[in-house]
Amino acid sequence: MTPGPLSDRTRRVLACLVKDYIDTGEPVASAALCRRAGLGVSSATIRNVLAQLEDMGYVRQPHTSAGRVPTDLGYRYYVDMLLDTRRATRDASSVEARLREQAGAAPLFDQLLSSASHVLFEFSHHVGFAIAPSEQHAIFQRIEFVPLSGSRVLVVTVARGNHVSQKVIDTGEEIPPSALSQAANYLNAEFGGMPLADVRDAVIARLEQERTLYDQLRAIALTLARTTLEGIETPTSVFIDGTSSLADTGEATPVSLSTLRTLLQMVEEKQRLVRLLDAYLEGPGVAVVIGAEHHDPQLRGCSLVVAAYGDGARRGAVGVIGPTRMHYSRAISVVDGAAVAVARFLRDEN
Amino acid sequence: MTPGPLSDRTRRVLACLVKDYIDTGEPVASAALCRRAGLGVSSATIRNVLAQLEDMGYVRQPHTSAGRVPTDLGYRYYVDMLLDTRRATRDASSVEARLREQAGAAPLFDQLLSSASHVLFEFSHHVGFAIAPSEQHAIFQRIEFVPLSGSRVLVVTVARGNHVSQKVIDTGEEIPPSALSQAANYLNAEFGGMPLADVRDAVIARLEQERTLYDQLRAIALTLARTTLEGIETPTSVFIDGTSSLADTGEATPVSLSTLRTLLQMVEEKQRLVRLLDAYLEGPGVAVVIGAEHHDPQLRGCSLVVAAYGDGARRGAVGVIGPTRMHYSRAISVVDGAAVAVARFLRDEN
DNA sequence: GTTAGCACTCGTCAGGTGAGACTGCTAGAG
DNA sequence: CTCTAGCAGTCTCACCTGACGAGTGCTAAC
Repeated sequence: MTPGPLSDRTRRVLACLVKDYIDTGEPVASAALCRRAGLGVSSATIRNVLAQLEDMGYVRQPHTSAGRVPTDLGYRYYVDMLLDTRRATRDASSVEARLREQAGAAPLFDQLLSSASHVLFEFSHHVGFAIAPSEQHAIFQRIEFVPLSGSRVLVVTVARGNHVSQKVIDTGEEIPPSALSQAANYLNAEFGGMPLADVRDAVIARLEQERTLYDQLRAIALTLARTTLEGIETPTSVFIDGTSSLADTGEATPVSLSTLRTLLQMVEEKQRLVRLLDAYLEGPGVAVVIGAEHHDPQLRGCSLVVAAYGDGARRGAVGVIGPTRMHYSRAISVVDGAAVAVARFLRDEN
Repeated sequence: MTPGPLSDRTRRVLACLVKDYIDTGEPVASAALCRRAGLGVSSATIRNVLAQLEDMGYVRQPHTSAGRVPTDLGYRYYVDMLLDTRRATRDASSVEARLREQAGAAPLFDQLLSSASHVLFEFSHHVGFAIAPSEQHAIFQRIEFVPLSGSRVLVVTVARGNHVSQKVIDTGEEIPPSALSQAANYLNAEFGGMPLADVRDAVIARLEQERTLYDQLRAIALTLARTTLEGIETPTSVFIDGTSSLADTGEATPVSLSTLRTLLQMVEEKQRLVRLLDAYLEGPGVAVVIGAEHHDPQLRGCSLVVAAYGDGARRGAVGVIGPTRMHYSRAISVVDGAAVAVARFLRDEN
């Protein structure tokens, strides 16, 4: 019962079992392992080993006379082993090349992330996703006001990394284009280079401070800025691609229908995915969350492979969602590659 | 065998059968029709009628001793009947109210369509979609250039109806902000109010005409405009929501797994949906395409309910995709309502 | 033209059976 | 003490079977 250290032979049997099961999708029999694992023992010995592994919770039997199937814990062991030995084989180049091709030379931030989710799907054949960093920490670069009809104004905000967002606001009274562009100039000069949240706070502070604004122009500029930045805690944007892979009829149903529904709902209500992932974005490198390790009971049969990109407060994430029985080694290297590529893109564009 | 005119009784039997089948999803027996249809005849008579209907291709039997199920032709008859009698009951108000709530007071065009697809999903419980008009015919309202780092420029184009699109272009050399804003002013004054495609042609014509542009500013403005408008035939934007409804496990699988996959792929490759719909957007009002009437063999079990909005060349579409066995009357009135609501929005915003 | 009655067809479901796949266990060999 | 061969036991799966019920088509009578 003790999950203590495994003997070398036991480890090899487990690894071979997981690999086999990932490839075939069928419970693995002792005889098959005997053939494949290449240690010179008979199937009877393997059976003893398997009985131990089952006691320790690494594998289980779907029914009495079936082969063994890895449990979440078994996958976990396998994945940790992979993550240890992977460093040398990090291969971001092909992922990065495809991403550049897909996103174009100078993509908007949204385009970059959307391309990333697509490339993740292409390379892994699972659902790919990309999550933007929270807008609050984005570095304010420029604001621009475009007059629309009547008293409506289109506000375009540019943050570092080609991160463009836009919004229509109603100013109540018509403001002449020249005033708008002067207001923009003022704001750009004053606040350029600050984090958006700080800009918002500074704007509010100034409006409070100078109750009666003698300068008409600054009054307009600050009021516009406040209205614009009000909605800055808006949900983080999320890009998802490859949901069709969930309905792949290739082999024994990869995910259950109810899981599929949950995932499709997640595509619609993307914040749910953000909440789910929030906990796993701490460390550096790739994190793998297997089956019931996350806490959404609806998504029991699913694993997440996720990596953060960017630094400090400007962190986002890319990753892949698939059935617990997925090609982890491939998924890990693809996700890792994508995270590196996105980070590099952002550094280049600064 | 002749699909000639149906007697009144026959029609009522057919209508009742279709309605019943849509409600229950089970083959409808003669006895059930006898009870429901309310014409004072026995089940034996109904059986005779059903045999005729089967000869004419309106219904079929899944197997010898089962009730009858409508064929595509049967649905068609039913829907045409609905479309005839519907006019009086057009009820756009609740759909429109929900759309305003969802989209906010001054939505960007994209937000409007995205909300429309969502509302369609909410009201119909099927996949909702909204297709933008081709950008080529949009009326050019304003252009704005926002300097980014280095020689990169963000171009924001606003077309009538809060239709904003943006693009990063690389100008090759750094252009001072003041020149950029003057270039924008020039273009706005010169081309405001023209269809985008015409603007593009005019810009190209001028560049050809005046080979050596003496005026530095105009040269910059026109070159930037050309680069911006180059990509104007880009794919039409499409918004889709409610794919999770496809995996609804409520009753006997609403659509087959392979159909589901095809639909999910369509969500990813949206132009496919545009091509599919292209043929059905001619007339006014709501069009219903049932099962194998469209020509995608993958989507045999699906029906489309679609309505165009907008006028002339500025036509887009909204609609719903669901299994052949869908609540047509509801779907039709919802789609109709959404089309009216979107059109009204655009007229208000002009 | 309509209806009652009846024979007939067909899908479904429960129950039973045999083959096949693996295992766990035990006894014996190294 | 570790490993192995052999065998009995267990479970799934595919297949068949027969009873049942639903619903029809047909026919003869109204």
